[in-house]
Amino acid sequence: MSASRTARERARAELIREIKAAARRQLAEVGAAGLSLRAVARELGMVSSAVYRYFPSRDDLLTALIIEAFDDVGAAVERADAACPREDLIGRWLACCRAIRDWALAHPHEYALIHGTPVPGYAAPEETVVPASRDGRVLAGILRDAEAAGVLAPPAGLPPAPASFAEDAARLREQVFPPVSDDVILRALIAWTWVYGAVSFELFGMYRNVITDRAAAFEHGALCLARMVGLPLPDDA
Amino acid sequence: MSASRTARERARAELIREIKAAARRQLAEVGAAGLSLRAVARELGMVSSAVYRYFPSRDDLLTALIIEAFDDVGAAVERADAACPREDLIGRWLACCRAIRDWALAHPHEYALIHGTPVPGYAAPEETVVPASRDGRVLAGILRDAEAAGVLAPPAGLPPAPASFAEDAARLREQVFPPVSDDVILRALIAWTWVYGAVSFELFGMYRNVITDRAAAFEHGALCLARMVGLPLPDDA
DNA sequence: CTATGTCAAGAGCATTGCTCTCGTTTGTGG
DNA sequence: CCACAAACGAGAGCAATGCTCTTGACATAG
Repeated sequence: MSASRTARERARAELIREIKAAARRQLAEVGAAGLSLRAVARELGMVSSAVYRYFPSRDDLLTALIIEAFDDVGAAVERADAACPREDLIGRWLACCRAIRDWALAHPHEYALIHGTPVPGYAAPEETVVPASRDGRVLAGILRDAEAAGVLAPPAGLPPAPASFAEDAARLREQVFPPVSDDVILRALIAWTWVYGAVSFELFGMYRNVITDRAAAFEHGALCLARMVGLPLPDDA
Repeated sequence: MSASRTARERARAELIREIKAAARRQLAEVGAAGLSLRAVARELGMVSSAVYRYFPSRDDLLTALIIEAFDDVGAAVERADAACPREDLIGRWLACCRAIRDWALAHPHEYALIHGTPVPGYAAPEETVVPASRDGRVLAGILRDAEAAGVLAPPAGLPPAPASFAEDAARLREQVFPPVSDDVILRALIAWTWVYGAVSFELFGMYRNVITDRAAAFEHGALCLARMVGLPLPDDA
């Protein structure tokens, strides 16, 4: 019942796609703050008020783009993971991290849209929450395989996860994470946080005059954090 | 020659201060994207064109606010560090991390201004680079004291810093860091990156439905990263 | 005292997001 | 088959915005 209803519905779906495509093009050029509904309408040869039939406000258009962006980076991570041999856990981890960074460098404005300042005053709506977790699921999948292979060896010498994290850990374990300890789950979140922190720092210019070879430094950090989570390093010290 | 020149200059400096103050108030309310030069002018009882005598463009006002914000968080970190006993290295580290997070939670819009999307298309100008490093200097100071006390013990089992980082490390060692290994410097940068990544994730809503007790999780992460850098943990495992 | 440069004020331009009202087109139920 | 309602594109219009330009008042320097 969803495919090809009336001609009107098909036209509508098509137009929504075109509007989003034009908006993405413009987003890539001028950034989120400069995205103009009127300009999008102009590019499509329609009048501005017509666009409002499809997106009730500029923020709704932005939200659609946010969801697409989350989905896009999620897909990139999934592809990167799938391209690795399943048993090369650290290779998969690095590939995923690299995929995030590469995607961000290739789509800086879209990255800024999803990990920079939430636009004007608004809070990211609920519907962005699911696509936002695609990358996390992939990362958790690597941990799952590591656990299944019995090679998950989180280093000692670190403090235990706070007791207040137990409930979160239980829920996450049920949803995405393998049956590993609270410590590992929290460390995985810490590593996930770092990846995006590093990408944001690089993209927003915080590494200027600090780190030159950012790709190598990123790789190094990703490796260190993977070790902290418990993934086995390749071979060398 | 800088203090109290002509009445005109004094009036000018005073007005610049007032404009910035009004802009900060407005920034705290409506965020960077909603900051309006005209509204600032209204609040001050002047006409919009008059403000342009003091800030040639809206972005220049924003830049001034960015510098102030960097300075503000830098000062907060310095205060937090100074309030700790010098020999309590891990306590100082945690206090600094906490200061960053607390400042960000108290000034979300200003934090978003300096660590979120750089406004429209523009790249943060050079003059923001010095104030942006105040917090880093404090963190590096802790490492310096740890090194001097001979308690800096970076854990083994992690990969060495990439060779391409050597030049950066040398420069940083000269500028802010104590004479420690490239590995420690890079790990410190990784930890520094994480702190802001975690604050950004928390502030921008990425921990929704993921981490509940964010303060405790942040503390835990800061501790783990401190350990990775080489700071000695209090006592327990 | 005069001349120069600074200043606030106002009008004005182009642009934006968004609303409202028109006819027109399209799909559907009688 | 046809009439009615919903969806639609177009256009005008409103309240804002950033920014420019001109005008006239003022203070300061010579």
